[in-house]
Amino acid sequence: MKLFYLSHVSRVEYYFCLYCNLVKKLISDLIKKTCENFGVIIDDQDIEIDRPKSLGHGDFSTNIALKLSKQLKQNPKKIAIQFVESIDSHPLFSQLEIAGPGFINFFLSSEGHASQVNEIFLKREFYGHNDSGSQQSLQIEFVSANPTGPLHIGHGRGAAIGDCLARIFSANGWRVTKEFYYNDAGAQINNLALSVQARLKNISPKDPNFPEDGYRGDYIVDIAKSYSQKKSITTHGKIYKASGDLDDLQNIKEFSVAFLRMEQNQDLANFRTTFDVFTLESSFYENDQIESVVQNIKNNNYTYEKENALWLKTTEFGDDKDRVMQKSDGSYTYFVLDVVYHKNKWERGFIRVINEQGADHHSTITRVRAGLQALNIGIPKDWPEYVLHQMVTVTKNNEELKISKRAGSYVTLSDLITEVGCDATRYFLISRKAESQLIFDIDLAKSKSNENPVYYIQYAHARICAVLKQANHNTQNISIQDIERLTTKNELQLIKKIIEFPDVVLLAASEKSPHYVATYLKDLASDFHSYYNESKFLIDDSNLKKSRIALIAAVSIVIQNGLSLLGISAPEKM
RNA sequence: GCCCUCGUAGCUCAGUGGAUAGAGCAUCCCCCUCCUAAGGGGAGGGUCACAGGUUCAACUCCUGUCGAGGGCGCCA
Repeated sequence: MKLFYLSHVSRVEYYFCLYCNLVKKLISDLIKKTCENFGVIIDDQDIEIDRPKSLGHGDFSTNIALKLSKQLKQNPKKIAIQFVESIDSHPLFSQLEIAGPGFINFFLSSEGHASQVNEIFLKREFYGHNDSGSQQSLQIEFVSANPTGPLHIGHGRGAAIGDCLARIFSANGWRVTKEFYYNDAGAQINNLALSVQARLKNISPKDPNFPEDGYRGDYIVDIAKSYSQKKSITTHGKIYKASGDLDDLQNIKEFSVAFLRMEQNQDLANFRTTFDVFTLESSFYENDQIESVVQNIKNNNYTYEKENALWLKTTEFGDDKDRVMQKSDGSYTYFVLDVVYHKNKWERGFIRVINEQGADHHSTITRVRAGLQALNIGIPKDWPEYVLHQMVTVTKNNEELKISKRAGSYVTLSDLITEVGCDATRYFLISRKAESQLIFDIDLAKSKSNENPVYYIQYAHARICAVLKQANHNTQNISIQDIERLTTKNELQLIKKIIEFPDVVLLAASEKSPHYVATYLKDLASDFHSYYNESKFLIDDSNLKKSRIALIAAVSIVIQNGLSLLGISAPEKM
């Protein structure tokens, strides 16, 4: 592989910097050195290097002079002047500028721009990736829907966010395991079996004999039909055969769960979401695992007995009241299972665990962490981490659709994928930050699907592909001379934008927020469309043509990589 | 009552303590003899809920108030 690297940087250093931005490191070093000249020692963490929003403020900026002004008891502008004067001219920068209250703005030279853009051609599908995770183990658990009904739009939001996070953390050098946890034990599964049995016996949901807490959706009828037809279901490597026997509740239960798990997996696969590990709640009932966890906590003196029940002193770990672990009837409360499960995750060696859940699970966080702390086995206080997404409200004909599984009125993920499409649904569900409640307008998504921003991004990519095809290009790099020919505002803006991409990948991981990628791509597409309307590419001036083709070829790589982080396709034609 | 999240343009939403607060939709006006008009350019539209505080600097952090949603079980 041909390596492009900066003339004044060694190859070793280049590799070292694969995970961080070379120019940022350079600026950081320059600042540090200058600080030392002033007799100020500064930590790397305290050096902030930003990407200014506006083109007029350069490619990088630092607020160091503003931060030091108090300590040095000097006007920030004066400090900035001293900084700029003491930084030697460098081939990567064309100019340093002091702006506003005392920002120092760095403008890359043509050489600087060429080196940054060439990273794109060098790394191709890996451009933007970094190794900040050092290949450590990270697990992300998401969706984890109960096998009691089809997945709805809320699960879709969890699936989209979780899957995108997994892709983003992989790109940041983490070894990611995607996991799905099934609550396949407990009352809700019995309810499912009873509901299917009732349908098998032709008891309608309106009938008073229908189970009170039963599931009333039409999908129960489908399960009953398959069961009575004695069908077999193969899922997760096992075959589940329906006996057709109306009174064999155990068989009905197993078949129904298998049926729904298979259906959920199909929906998720259609949503381009797959999992590495499926864990069943029922597996923790084996081998006295629960008892042993409870005993450990008891031994650590974090429990007491009151009113015939065993309580965990969760208040010692920040809860507002203590919680029951073992009920007076001897059975365990639900969060104990969660503690057992998370102890299991810890023992599997995950340095980090991220649980992506609906915000209604908020209250479990304190209890699970408290239970893990009470085990006293060295688990960090803030482990596991959580990403909680707020509810999705669905509107149709300007009316809110209530999502109620029991009542059976329902917007399924499957419906959405069919009506809106996988790409658009994924984009819509991750384009807003998880903490925002969001409104999914079915009519808008269906009838005006062309107005969905995802098409705007994909269209930019398709347009580039069309030009590249006609140009019959084979762009492998961009030269300094190429860069020097790109002088319009739109061209400079595009260059600035594409070389920011690695920062966006880092940010999306550190904030656990895929929507940064979505927002970035929309902005990048916008910059491209402006450029496309302003400039022509298939032109007679072969040098200029080469420059422009190289630029948009780089843009297309960045769009592909960005969409790939979101699990969205980058079609070459639209 | 307690806990969590949110409150930014008519609507849906972005905005990493930083420079003139942005986008899409909606309204109005322009732009295809030309590489994909699913596009571009422009206009109008803002008390960043409100009040204090911290800071060189606050939409952003802290406190309080108001409003919206969710959660607070010996349910799972």
